[in-house]
Amino acid sequence: MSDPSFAPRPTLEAVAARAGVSRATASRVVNGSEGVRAPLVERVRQAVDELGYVPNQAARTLVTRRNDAIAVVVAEPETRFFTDPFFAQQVRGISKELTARDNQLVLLLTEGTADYERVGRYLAGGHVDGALIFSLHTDDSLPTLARRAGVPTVIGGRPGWTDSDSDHGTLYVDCDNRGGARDAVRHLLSIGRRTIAHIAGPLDQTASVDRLDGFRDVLPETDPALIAEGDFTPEGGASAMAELLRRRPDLDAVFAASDVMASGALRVLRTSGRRVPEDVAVVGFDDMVSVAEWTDPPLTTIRQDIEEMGRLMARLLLRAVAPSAGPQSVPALSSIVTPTQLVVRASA
Amino acid sequence: MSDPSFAPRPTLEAVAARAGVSRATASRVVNGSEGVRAPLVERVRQAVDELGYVPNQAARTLVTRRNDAIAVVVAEPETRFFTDPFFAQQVRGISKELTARDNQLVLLLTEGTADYERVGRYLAGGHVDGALIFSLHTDDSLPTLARRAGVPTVIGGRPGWTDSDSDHGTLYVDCDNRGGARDAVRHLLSIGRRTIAHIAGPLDQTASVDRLDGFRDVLPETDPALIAEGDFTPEGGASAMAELLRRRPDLDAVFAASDVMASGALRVLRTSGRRVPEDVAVVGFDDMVSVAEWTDPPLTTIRQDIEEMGRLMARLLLRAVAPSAGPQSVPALSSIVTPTQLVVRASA
DNA sequence: GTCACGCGTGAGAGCGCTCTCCGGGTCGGC
DNA sequence: GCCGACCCGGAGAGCGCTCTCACGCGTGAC
Repeated sequence: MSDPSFAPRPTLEAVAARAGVSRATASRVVNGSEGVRAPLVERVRQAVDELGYVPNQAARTLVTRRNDAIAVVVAEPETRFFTDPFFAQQVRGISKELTARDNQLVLLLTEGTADYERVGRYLAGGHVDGALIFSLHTDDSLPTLARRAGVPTVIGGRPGWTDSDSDHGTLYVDCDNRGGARDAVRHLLSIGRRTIAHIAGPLDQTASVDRLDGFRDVLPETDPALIAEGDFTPEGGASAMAELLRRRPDLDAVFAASDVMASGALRVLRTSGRRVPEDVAVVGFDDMVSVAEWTDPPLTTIRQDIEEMGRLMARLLLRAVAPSAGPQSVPALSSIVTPTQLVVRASA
Repeated sequence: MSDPSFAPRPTLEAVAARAGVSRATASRVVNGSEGVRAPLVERVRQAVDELGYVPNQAARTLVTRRNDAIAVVVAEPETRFFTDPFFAQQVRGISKELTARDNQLVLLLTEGTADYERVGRYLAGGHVDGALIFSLHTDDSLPTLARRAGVPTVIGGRPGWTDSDSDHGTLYVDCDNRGGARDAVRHLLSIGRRTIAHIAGPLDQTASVDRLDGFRDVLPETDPALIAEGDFTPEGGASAMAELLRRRPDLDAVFAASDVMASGALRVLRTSGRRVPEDVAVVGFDDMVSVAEWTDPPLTTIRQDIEEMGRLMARLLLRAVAPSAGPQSVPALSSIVTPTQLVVRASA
């Protein structure tokens, strides 16, 4: 393969020579630091353009110890996770934010805990300045692993450990699952429903627990028979719905902990001859466009701004990574909980 | 934040000192090269373990000019793209393959062509050894850009340019869209359908064109009124279906160029009072689990092994990147077209 | 016993960049 | 008009690693 780009990439040295300045000055211009007189700046700029100079990141990292790269670690105990548009949207937000700050996104996918060791080594290896972690389960060791690697970390979703542990310095970004769930249930009450069931997500995930807690906040005395656990899949939602109908055929509303599960529930309701929303009102959670708007009928749901959450995660991490600007005045970064919003469509 | 990991990471020098050998020998052991006597190997290994030594990738890259990192570039003119599980699955395959070969995955998302310049700079900057490109549209400039940057590239999906250009050395991996489409239509014929319509994807994408070509291979004389263009969304499939029913209410089968569009078509068929498959048989394309299996009725479709395609892309690229092992005997890498498979469910 | 050969190891030169010093120039103050 | 302060720009020392090259020792052949 006769490589047309055989011309070795120009170095700072070459730029400096062409501009008639020293390497140091060229470096100053390239990095935009103050204290170089305008005419020189101009000459260096021109040399950079003419030569098509691009700084060698490896050399730079070697001396600055900064990578301008962030790892996004995805725990994927279940295959489903990465296929989930939820995650995709969040990554999009992260990517936008990182790009805006000239950081790269290194994606680390794990396939079961066997990969954790590899990820740990990678993080400890100082290849990245920080890590954004997505781990679904409360008992996941990934966050611990990152902390041990000494890498600043932000977690997507509230981690499972109790608040007293939070001064580990591990931050997270999550939406207000509990408040959203309360809104969903209150909406059902407001349209006159009285026998409200809940299809929960897997209860080893904090999001599921929080949504269930929100449900119970409003309906503390609910018959346990009105609560069934799904697994965030359509089929899980379907079988949970079937189970609920068996236990309480008189129910007149369902709050599902995700749109995807709600879509499964809708199918079962239709099959069982119930009309939605006339006989049974349904509220979902997530407002996943590809799901909520295209169910039949379109789903009333709780919206969370997933992309924004991603952006916030990145922003928070970059701030944690940044060399503490103020002299000792670390403004004590804290975790973020974003608001949710009720979106009323036809199903409730 | 009193950083507990204040201990500076050990260097090769430290390992060498502890093992009582030279830096060179330590390096040889770490990189697994031959010609170091067993006892020394053992001593170095132990020193590595005790010190928790992890090689500094930046320093290594600086001298070897290899990054052990691959960029995955996603052109995202439409928001839909990244949300598409199709892409997610492919990335999973890529990730697995890269991980297996100790390469990192750097994700580059572009938001409109404005970002192309940035991506070009990045690729030209030698931060990665190669690039995997996903660009939907035939006229997309991303592949050209990568070629100009002098970075080995593999494209996901057949690129739009004609075959005579292909000796640019730009490789691609695609599934046999045309053959799959032929299978779909032949299946419809085999179950006795005679008036077969096609919902095509956007015809500025090669996948759509190829599937349409496959359709025409089997039914060269089809009434143009039996072909409508969708946009790979459920709503696009729905309106195409509505249009087809208006033009040819007598149709008895539809081959949709994607499962997602087929799902939209199913809804319209139901609304219009047609039974599936009794009145109208429907075949999709992709076999996207979350869609095809959960439509009502479940969709007969053409399966493509998306994850495998991702894996193949990565493998092909790594081979292209590898220092040509054989003496001049470059085995002329070539693009790959993977087979498809008919999956019969209830809809046809 | 001597010489040639070869394998295994060490010394050292960078890879391209940043950043700390310093030196030299310029300007203001008295 | 001279001295000191200030500021801009250059020289040079590494960052941690790989890899070439040269050297030393052990082995086998004559």
